[in-house]
Amino acid sequence: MSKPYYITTPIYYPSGNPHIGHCYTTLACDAIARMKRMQGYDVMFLTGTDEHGQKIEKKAKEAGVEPQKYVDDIVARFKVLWERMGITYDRFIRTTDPYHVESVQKIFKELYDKGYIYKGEYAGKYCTPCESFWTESQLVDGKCPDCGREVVDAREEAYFFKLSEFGERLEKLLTENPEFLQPPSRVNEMVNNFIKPGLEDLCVSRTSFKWGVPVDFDEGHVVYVWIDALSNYITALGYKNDAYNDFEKYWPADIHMMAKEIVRFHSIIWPAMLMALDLPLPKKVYGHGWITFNGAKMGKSTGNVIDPFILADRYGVDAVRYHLLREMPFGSDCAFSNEIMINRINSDLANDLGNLVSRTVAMVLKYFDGKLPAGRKDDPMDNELKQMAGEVGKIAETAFENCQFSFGLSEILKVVSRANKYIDETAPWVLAKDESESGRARLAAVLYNLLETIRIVSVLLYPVMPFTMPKIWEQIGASGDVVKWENALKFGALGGEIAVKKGEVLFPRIDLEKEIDELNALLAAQNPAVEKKTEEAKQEIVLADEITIDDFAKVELRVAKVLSCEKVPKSDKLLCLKLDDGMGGRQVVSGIAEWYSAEDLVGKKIIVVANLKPVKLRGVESNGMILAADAPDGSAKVVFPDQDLPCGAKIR
RNA sequence: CGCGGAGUGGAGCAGCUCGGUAGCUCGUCGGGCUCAUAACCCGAAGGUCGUAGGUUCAAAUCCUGCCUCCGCAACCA
Repeated sequence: MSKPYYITTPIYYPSGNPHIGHCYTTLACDAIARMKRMQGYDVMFLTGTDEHGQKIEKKAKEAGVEPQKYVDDIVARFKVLWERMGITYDRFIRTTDPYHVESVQKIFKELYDKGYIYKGEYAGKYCTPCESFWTESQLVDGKCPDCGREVVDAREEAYFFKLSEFGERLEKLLTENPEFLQPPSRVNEMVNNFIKPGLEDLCVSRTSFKWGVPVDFDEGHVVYVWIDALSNYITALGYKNDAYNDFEKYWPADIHMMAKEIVRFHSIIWPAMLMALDLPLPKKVYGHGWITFNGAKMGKSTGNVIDPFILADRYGVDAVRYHLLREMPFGSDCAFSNEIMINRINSDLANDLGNLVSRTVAMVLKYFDGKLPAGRKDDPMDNELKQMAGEVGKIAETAFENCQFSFGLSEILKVVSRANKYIDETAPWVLAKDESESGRARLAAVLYNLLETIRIVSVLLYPVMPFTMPKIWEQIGASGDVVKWENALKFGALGGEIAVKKGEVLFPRIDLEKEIDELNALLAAQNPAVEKKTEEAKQEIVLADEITIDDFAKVELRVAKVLSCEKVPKSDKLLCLKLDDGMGGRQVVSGIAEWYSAEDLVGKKIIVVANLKPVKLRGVESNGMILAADAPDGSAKVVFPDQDLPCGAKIR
């Protein structure tokens, strides 16, 4: 009976196409899953999609299709990407799968029956046209983030999960089990920011949208994201359903892998849910960093997505897999650019690894006609290489197990470098001139040590580069047991006579300048598409509801002159303006400090909404609002009227 | 004083827990080799380790103040 190993990615939200960030998480899991399988574990690698919620409902409506159809299409794209990236997931869960829905209902009911879920009232901001509730912090400009219209205070009946009861136990879990949440720096973040200030009960149902798992004992309610999404890790194993039957076998999970922004849900809400259900907790939650691009988080919202398909087509799947895992340091963010990636591929994979294989195989072919004999003569100068190659397996194994891919891969590449150096030290082309038996045996030993080193590193690299490593094995005549993981932990497994074969170039060198030019051309070719997108966006602009002239008359717009202007203390975006409004002056606070300074504005005339209800912003009173327009770059441009207009002039 | 991270040769980073010769990758320059994917190997130049103090025989490393940058939170009436 082999030991079980359960590893999960988060379930992704299919509101848009998968991007390279999704790839990273999933690749990391795939590498671990592949290694664990090689080690003989019975691996369950789960991934999937979180398909419910208001946002999907809305996107589907915009696209004019049923939500199910909408998510089906995107889920298909996720699956194509995983296929392309060589992801070997064992199970793919969709929260719309009937068995999952059934389980979620049962879990919800159980928590309710146990008293962990109770009915209460949810108070928030409500956008009537969108039929959506928003929290204060979700609002954009105090308005609905989706449609930009006004929101009103509203309440709705909702179910709550008693998260507040678990604070103490969660704090203990996080602080007393350093292994649970990795990397450790996240522990302080969670404890200081969320647990210590006190956990609030969590709203776990909604009545404002329909696209979700219905609460089966209270019509009109659907289960809100937390219980629906997080429970996938157990429903996918058959918890409270009959679709699968391996909950006992695989739970608790060995590791939940994810990007850092959702660590909070997995290290607080999810354990609390499991505690409430009396289930064992996962062994490890790992929050990796982000792939950043020009300092911004990689993602669809920033528009700087690097298409994983294009990368895979241009550089090869294995190169992309290697680069992502090599470049992301343990627990930190990593910067992505095509240049960094190409340099990495060239130096590590083409120059060091690929070339090592190429030159070694070439020498066996040239000096031994492709068949390396068993008779070999060792020399003390071989020891360092042999020792490094013999020890790297354990180092890499430990590193990968702890998600330190970058470290593990760099250790493996050190051995590759050492092997290249070894070729220089031993100079086989000099040894080849010695035709004596001992000379031949010495040359054979040198080439054997190289082949053996290549065998070890290629086995260790297999979980990361599963397509290319078998090609190496074919070239160096390794197959069967010698490419098993356990045999990568020791030097000398390759036996007897070894037959090598010249193969294709494993990692072609990329001409950096040429490649960058081509990428630019590619981007230029995509530009029309980008323009088209902005056009589409223009069509998507939703105008606010029609108003009458009377409504407009309610808004009192006046010309005013900026007398003075200073930044509101402790704020990033707020400017406090003193205005001459022709009515005795007033003070207005405006969120334009990022784009305007005092000298840009003092003395200028602007337009102010004069009859807006006063509010305090950052403790400073604001009587009105300056008119400004959104620029395409995201900044705001103040509207300047004709400078000859007198202060106080009414605009109509 | 909202929470947290970071400031180390041209670039990107390690080292800091547990003080004692400042290290790696890329780039630059010089040399070597010819088995190899214009690759590989060796050497050199280049750093007052953000800043000002303190502790110590000794500080990149420990302590204090300050500056700068980046996330998150707040903030765009």
